[in-house]
Amino acid sequence: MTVTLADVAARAQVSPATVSRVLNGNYPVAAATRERVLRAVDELDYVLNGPASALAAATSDLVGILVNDIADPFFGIMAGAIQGEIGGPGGRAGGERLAVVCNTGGSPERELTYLTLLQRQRAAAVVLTGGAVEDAPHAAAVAAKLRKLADAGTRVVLCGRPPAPDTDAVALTFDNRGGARALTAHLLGLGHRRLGYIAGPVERTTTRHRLEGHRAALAAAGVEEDPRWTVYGRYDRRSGYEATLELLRRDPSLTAIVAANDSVALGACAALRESGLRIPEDVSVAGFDDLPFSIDAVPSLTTVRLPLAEAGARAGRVAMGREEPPPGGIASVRGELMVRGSTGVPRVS
Amino acid sequence: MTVTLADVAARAQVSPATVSRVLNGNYPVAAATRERVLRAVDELDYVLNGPASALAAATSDLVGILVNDIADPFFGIMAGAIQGEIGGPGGRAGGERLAVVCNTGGSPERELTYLTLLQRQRAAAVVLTGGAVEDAPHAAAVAAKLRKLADAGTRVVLCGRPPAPDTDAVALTFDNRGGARALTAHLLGLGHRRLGYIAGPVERTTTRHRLEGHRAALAAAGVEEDPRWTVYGRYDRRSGYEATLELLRRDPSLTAIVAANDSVALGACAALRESGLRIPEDVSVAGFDDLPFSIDAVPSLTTVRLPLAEAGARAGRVAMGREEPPPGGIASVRGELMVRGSTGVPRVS
DNA sequence: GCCGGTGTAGCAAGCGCTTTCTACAAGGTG
DNA sequence: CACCTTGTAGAAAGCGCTTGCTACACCGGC
Repeated sequence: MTVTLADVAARAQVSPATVSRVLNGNYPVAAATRERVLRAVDELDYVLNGPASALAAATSDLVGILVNDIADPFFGIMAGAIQGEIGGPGGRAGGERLAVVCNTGGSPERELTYLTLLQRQRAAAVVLTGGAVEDAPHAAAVAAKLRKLADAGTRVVLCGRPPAPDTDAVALTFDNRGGARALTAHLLGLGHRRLGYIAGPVERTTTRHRLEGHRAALAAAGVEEDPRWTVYGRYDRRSGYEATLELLRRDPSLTAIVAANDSVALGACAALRESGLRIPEDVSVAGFDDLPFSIDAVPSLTTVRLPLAEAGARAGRVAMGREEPPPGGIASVRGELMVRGSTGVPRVS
Repeated sequence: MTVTLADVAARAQVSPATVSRVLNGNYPVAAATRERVLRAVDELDYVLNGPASALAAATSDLVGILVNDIADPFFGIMAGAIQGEIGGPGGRAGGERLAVVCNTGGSPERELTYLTLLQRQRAAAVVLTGGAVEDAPHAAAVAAKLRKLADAGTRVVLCGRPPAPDTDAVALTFDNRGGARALTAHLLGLGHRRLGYIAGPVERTTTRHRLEGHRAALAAAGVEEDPRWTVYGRYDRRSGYEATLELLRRDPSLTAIVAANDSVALGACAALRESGLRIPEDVSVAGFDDLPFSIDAVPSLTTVRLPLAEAGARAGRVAMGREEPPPGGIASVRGELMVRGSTGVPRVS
């Protein structure tokens, strides 16, 4: 029924071994023979059996990419960039690799299960993107898995994620703290003193780091923070909308709202607008990430640009062993403050 | 080094066959034996060798999802929904499957290559999302591949994509034509007579269908179209921005702009605003898809809501054989007109 | 003209799992 | 009490490929 290596070998009048070697190109084969084999492959429309090949060679050409939310461009952009570098179709690399984008939905169990699935497939590499969950047992479980993967020869890279202790995984970490600090410093520089903060899910590292940066900026400016000014939520617009209404209820005198990311900021804008407040005259709004739509917000969003595509590409190259990992296996990738229309001097109260 | 089935068998004092049967659960095994095997698996921290298993069983648990642009939420939302249904971790289905999201970037060659790669992996199912490329030879090549995949036992489902002729692939098609027609009819109903249209890439089916719907509405209303009113571009905001400037240059008297999708519409809004035109007082703008950010545009975007998540979920279920394919293998999924703030009556000229 | 490279190709032993077929006990039946 | 189900487990034959080792020409050099 299906064409196998042996069929091709028979047709080309060579041994299966020779066909395999022609296909893999890692062994000298006379030009004439290769020619003949290639023709046979073509004529029979032969397609290599991936599992068989992976079994025999003890490696596969699968590369796993774990994302928290595939519907979020934040991850989509990184995943696309990674995929572009791992030599999938169109990539420069010779061997064609299949990128496997796995959507964990932010769930620790699914993250672990996907890691196991990838281990089972003997993935060539795994890239984990986005913030990690801070639960200690889970972190330990992930670290253990990563170690096992590494032992089995799978290259592990973290992209936009803090380093995993006790692991030799390469980490390209976003400087969320620094970015957040610069952002809030900008707001403080404009004269704001009462700033609401809409955080992401409590247990996410990203959430904590950004919040810490925010608070560091406040502390540096000697601004005391009211605990009512912080609300936790999810990384989506709905959350931003609801949190903003909550903040407004808690303290209507806020002059600025800093959001965990751009989507949240968009939701915040909607809530403010519906509450009859102008941006930035009445309330300034700031986001984080600088996703493509942020510049189209009205007014356009002040935010911190994260080089998602660049970081993803780099992670992809490191995962493929085409680029040296950073010294110490850890690199911090900085964001850039983008001052736009959504922030301004506070209203005089 | 690595733990194999045989190791587990030895430890549990049973034959490898029994271990395999316990793990696959498709053969009666005495409770006590199963218990013992499971314990051994746990103690040895055994992980099945995917390729070996796939080779022996002649099937794999990989499911491919082809998308045109993984960074675009349009595809992200569908991919997420599909993945949620194919029984990956967290899904209800028993057997855990690995979703493989492949980013074709809209390139026909990569589409074909990915299809081959999936064929090579003996994927359990393949879901192709988004508009197809209309180039005849390419369409034929894809159809041939899909046939071959189906022959090899891979279930093929098209989601948001027109049916593939000479193929028994199940197709859940979006009614782009109908949606576009309703949208333009809405604009005509408001009194617009000079409507610019920003189309997507020429060769995409989605582009053609939406444009046809638009023109059908114009024709039905007896409005004659000026060829200068249509500009082709890509499905991103930049394209919308540039195309709008072009349209404005060609005919400043346009009172409405219909965009190929929401991202394009956002770009159009930016261009209009920069040109000093108010939305919708001076120019109405309409999008397509109703992505999450569309409601946050200012003014919020009139658009056609496509049930991306629902369609994706259904496609996922069909791909897993958990839902009957629609009669004839083809279903048309309708969009819903969402009238919002970006469209209004035209200015009196 | 014999010998040791050098360049190619084949042989055959797995890789780790699934599954058919067979084997054996235990229990029910005439 | 012999015989046949029924339930459960093992033996072994692959699945299709890779690769270490071996084999054979053919070449040039002494």
